Amino acid sequence: MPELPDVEGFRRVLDRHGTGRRIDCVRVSDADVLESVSPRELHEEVEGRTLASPRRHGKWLLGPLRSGSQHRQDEPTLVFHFGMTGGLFEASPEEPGHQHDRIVLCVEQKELRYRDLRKLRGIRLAADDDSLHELLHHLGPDAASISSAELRQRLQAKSSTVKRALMDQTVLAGLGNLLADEILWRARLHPSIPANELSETEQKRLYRAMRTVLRDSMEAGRVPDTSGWLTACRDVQDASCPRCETQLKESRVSGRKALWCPACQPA
DNA sequence: TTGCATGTTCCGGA
DNA sequence: GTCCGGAACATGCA
Repeated sequence: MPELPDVEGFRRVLDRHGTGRRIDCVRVSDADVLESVSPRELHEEVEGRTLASPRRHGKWLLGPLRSGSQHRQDEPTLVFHFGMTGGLFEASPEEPGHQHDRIVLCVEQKELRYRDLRKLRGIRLAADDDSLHELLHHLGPDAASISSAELRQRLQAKSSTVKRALMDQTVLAGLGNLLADEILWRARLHPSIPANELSETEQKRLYRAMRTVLRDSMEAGRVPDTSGWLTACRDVQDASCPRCETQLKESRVSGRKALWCPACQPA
């Protein structure tokens, strides 16, 4: 599930139910999802602190913690990544937990539940602003705020397929397999075109498609699978193109499943 | 039972 | 040394 729009949805959950509130306790039911932090450190560093406004970069969600009202550079930040199956959900303490709730933050009459089925990624704690920067500095600009010129310059530097380049978090952060297919379909570009062989016109089309897809999916808090979206065709057998009704093709591009329209997106 | 899944990272090879 | 594609990771489902 989680690509940029989904993580944006989780950011809103954290903001609505966490910002300005004190974390009374942290429940760790599966320490496997903790990366380079022990349950004990998590208790010591997080409990009693207050959540400041959460931020998002690509698919990473950041929850800065404060002990006073001032921002200090030596305060920790909770760092969430959701892998392929994670999520952050709000619940009241009486609501029964879910089997895959791994970490729960108790905040003033509410619970924020980090749920993850496959445990491919997890939660970290950056000790201060420097280590937060260290953790994220390999990421490219956020896909929702990159400029057209910067995207062009970054794609020019890649000879891999355009699909892989779009999903490469060091090129730009936030796009995953579903969004990449959706954007390429809207831009009428074949997923296997080498990124550095796109013409200027094609790059502009790609950028516009990305803006539209991100705007609409961030609003929904997920990649919509409603009519008119390629995503809706993903699990349909012999699905046809929502635009021209040609039967869609499915293959593997750079190791990942790719769905595209042979008429709209010629090789 | 086998293969596949929306994520990232590591390894071998070009 | 650099860059790319593919495998590996953990787990549940069709």
